[in-house]
Amino acid sequence: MQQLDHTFAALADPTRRAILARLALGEATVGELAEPFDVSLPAISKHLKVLETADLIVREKRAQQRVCRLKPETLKTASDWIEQSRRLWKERFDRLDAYLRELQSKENNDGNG
Amino acid sequence: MQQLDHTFAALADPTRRAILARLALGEATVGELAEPFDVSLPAISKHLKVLETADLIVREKRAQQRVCRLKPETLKTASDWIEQSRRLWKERFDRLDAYLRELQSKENNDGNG
DNA sequence: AAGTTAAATAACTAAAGGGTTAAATGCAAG
DNA sequence: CTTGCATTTAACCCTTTAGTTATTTAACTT
Repeated sequence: MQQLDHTFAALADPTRRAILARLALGEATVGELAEPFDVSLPAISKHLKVLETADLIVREKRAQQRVCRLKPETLKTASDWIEQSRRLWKERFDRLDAYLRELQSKENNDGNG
Repeated sequence: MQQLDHTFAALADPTRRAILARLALGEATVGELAEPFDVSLPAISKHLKVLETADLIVREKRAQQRVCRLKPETLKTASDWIEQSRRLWKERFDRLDAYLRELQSKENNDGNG
C-alpha cells in the first residue's frame, strides 16, 4: 500500500512527529507549530506539506493564517498495519508454544524418567 | 526518540514491510526472503541491515545461512507512539464535544425557543 | 492604495536512500 | 585444500530529502 509508504516516511522525522504530537493536543497555525523549532519557516512549511501529502493533517485557511489539524484516521491505518504483523507473530508463537508443550508431555509419558 | 526514526524509516519501504510480513509467519533465511522479489540479493541484504539496525529483526548464523526473525517488541514501541497521539486527540475531541453539548443545553434553557 | 503579516514557492546545496555489478568473506563438503 | 554455496561489502549511479536564503502570494490594516 503506497499510502503506508507516505505515512511511515512522514513519521520517520522527529520534527514531524513533534508537530503531530503538538497537533494531538489541538489545532494550531503554521507559526505556532514552527515556534519551538530551531529551523526556518520554509522548512516547517515543507514538513507540513509532507504531513498533508501523507494525509496525516489537513490545512485550512483562516484569514491570513493556515490552521492545521490532525487526521487520526490515517494514524489508525498505520497502527493497524503494525498490529496485524504483531498479531500474526503472536499466533505463530502461541502455536509453537503449544506444540512444544505437547512434545514435552509425550516425553514424560514415554518412560523417559 | 531516535529509535523511532529508524523504526518508521524502516517501515516506510514496501519491500521491507513485505519482508516483515513474511517474518511474522515465521523465521526465514536471506535467500528465502529474497525469493519473491525482483531485485538483486545485495539489495535485499541492505534492506535486512536497515531492519536490523532499526531493531525490527535479528539475524542468526546457522551453517552458511543467516536466519532472520522478527522482533515484535520494536513494532510495539512504534505502535504505542501512534496510539498515544490518537488517544490524546480523542480525549481532546471528547472534551470539545462535551463542551459543545453543554453550550447547547444552556441555550435551550435560556428561553431561546 | 500602501504597508504589514502569515505562509508558500523557487532555486540551490549537501546528505541519504535504493538500486546496480563485481569482488570478498565464511563455512561445508568432496 | 579446493570447490561451491549463501551472504556481505565495495564502489558506483541516480533520485529524493531536508535544509538554506530570497522572492512571491494572499489577506488583513491603516
